[in-house]
Amino acid sequence: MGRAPCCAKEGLRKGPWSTKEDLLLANYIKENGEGQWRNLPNKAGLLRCGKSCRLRWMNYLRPGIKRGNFSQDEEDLIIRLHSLLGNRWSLIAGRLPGRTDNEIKNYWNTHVIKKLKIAGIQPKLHKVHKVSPKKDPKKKPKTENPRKKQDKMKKNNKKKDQSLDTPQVVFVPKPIRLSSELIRNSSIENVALLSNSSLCCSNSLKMLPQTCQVLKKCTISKGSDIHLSAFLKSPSNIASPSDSYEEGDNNNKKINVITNDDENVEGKIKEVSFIPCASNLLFDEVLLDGFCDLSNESMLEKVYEEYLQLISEKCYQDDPMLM
DNA sequence: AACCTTCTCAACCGCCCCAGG
DNA sequence: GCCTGGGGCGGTTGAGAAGGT
Repeated sequence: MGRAPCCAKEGLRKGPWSTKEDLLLANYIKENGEGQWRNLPNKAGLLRCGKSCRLRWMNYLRPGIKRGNFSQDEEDLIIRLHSLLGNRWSLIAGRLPGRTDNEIKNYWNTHVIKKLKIAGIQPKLHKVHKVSPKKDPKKKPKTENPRKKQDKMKKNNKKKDQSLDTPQVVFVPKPIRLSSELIRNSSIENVALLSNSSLCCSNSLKMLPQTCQVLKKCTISKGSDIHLSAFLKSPSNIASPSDSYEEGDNNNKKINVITNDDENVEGKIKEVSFIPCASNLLFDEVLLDGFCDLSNESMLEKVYEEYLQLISEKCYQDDPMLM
């Protein structure tokens, strides 16, 4: 036998909540506080499962819930955090005041994934957590006590992590924050390399145009999520990269860009050869919209640093392969 | 106006983690 | 060490809305 359901399901209402139910729930929690979800429906006079009550409260009724469209900053942060944390929606939600994990998950699945697909980025790469194989709901659970199974798993956790039997090898992009100093001291080649495969870095590159001191020639390897315009766009006079785009062979395309003059342009790009990738669109949107200076966004910066530290401590220290 | 398709998102479901007995 | 209950999480679903024909 599996676990007993969290509550007796007979006679319980399902589906959308009525305003009356919302009111009952909100009033009850206002008076008695959160918790004890299992007993809550009875006490509050609701014909709902405790879990359902909890969900309704957490995702909808709780004070401070922000509703409506996500701002650009929020989307930005979601993308960056997702590239670090994968589908850990609750963790991501924890960094977005007023947003719920459910909302973020929905937003990701409906909006962001679409963008990623258009940009030619495989969203699967962003998965961080281990995904258990989908179970056929029609199949009965194995006779083995799930708890025992769970305990076994706990015991074998260390082994499992290293085992080839682990169902899904997870790719975690190494989080790299491109400081303006790093950029100043980097060639584009390095920047491209560092940014490869990690969406979160695209946002860091917003700083590039303002601190741009690039080499005259560089190579961006295939698959790197770099749009050339990200480098070439500058606050002032610079030739449009698309204007001077030249078709090369299938693997290499060349672009020659001459800056109009030196005024307000710290670096010049004379020639750039690169292997184009399909993932330009998102970067266009992210990068060409204003080139905001992230150094002013202390909050985002702080959050990001925090996660870098977290990730480096938890994920990478034991796994040199991910370094 | 009617029908069909696609999209959105609230809600559900099953699984997992953890604390406590 | 085992078991249980409470709570939390992420994947998925499906009703309603929106858009297209």
